[in-house]
Amino acid sequence: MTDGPWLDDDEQRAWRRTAAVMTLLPAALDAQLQRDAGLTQFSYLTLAMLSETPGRTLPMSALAATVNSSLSRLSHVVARLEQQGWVIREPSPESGRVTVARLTDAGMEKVRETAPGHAAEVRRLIFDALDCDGVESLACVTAAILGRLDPSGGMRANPLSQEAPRAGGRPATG
Amino acid sequence: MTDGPWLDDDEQRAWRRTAAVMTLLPAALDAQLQRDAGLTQFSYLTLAMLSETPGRTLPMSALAATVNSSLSRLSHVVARLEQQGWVIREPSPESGRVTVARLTDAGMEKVRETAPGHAAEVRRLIFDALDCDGVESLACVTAAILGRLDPSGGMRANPLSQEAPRAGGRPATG
DNA sequence: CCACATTACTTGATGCTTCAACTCTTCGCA
DNA sequence: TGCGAAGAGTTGAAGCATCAAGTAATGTGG
Repeated sequence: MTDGPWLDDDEQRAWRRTAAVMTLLPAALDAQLQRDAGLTQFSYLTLAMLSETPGRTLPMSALAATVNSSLSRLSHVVARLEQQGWVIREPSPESGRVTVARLTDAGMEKVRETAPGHAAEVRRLIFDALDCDGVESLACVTAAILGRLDPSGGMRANPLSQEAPRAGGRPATG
Repeated sequence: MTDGPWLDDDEQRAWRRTAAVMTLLPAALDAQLQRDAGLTQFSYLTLAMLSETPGRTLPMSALAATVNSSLSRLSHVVARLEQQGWVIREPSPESGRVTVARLTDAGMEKVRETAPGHAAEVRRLIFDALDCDGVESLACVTAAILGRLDPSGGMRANPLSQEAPRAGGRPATG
């Protein structure tokens, strides 16, 4: 059943649906964020991850790992966010080759404005379509695939093991 | 439990993993196709869908629906595929405003060359990480989400209902 | 203590995607 | 029949992602 390169019928069906979701879901979420906040999913995630970090500050490479991106991509995006006044970059006092990105007050405000609408859309498109078992299945399936995509776990916003409870305050749902 | 815009902890965890998969999985599949065949996932899918159509021919708008894309995106991509000699466009004899895309023999050969490696990568990254229940969960979860993303079902490579058995020959795993 | 590799990050070019605007054809209907 | 609306597709510009190459700082072996 799992011995060749080919997929059996069940797998084929599951894969095509997965491919369709991979196409349509990011597009739908981007559309909501673009319309309501003028942000891409990626730039929102970048702001959201900073907003949840104590001190609202992270080195570029740590931030890149958190949002699953290359440093190059992040650098371009942070440059745009910086122009909007939502983030500033400054050299780290601790190491001369590190640049830290800091979320400004305006950036924090932007996240606060944007988070509820985005969370509602995630809920509408994903969780409202699933019952409780579905949530577990989704977590389980994605965890398994994530293990294949990034075995080292270095580049991954969230570990596969249980997470520590988040510190007080609502997370930004990035 | 599902009464506000916010996500509870289980949902938050499930969503962040989903987001990570949505980021990393297309990138991984694109990387394999780019390396081994010089194709994007989308251009491969376009060729693959044509290869499974009787006559290897589809109107642009039907093809767009099949690969879940806008007509504009498809038009640009088919223009590139046409330059490579894998597809040709011709006016439909049936209606003056329809253009049909036809997979050439070279295009068919390209699909045949490319399909096994791509299928193997899909298997490696997804199905080898899942047991049989996982395949069902994946199909079920993605079907539910797909229902939200595209309730009309117009733009969707595969219906949510059972599929008819495919005609003879291996599908191209697009 | 000096060369060399490595780490951290930026930049510019290239290519793909999206968006808006456009053409051309067909349909509806008076 | 003829005019407006809707459908099918293309095109060009703008934005975002990726890739390769670059700079600058910091470790590391001799």
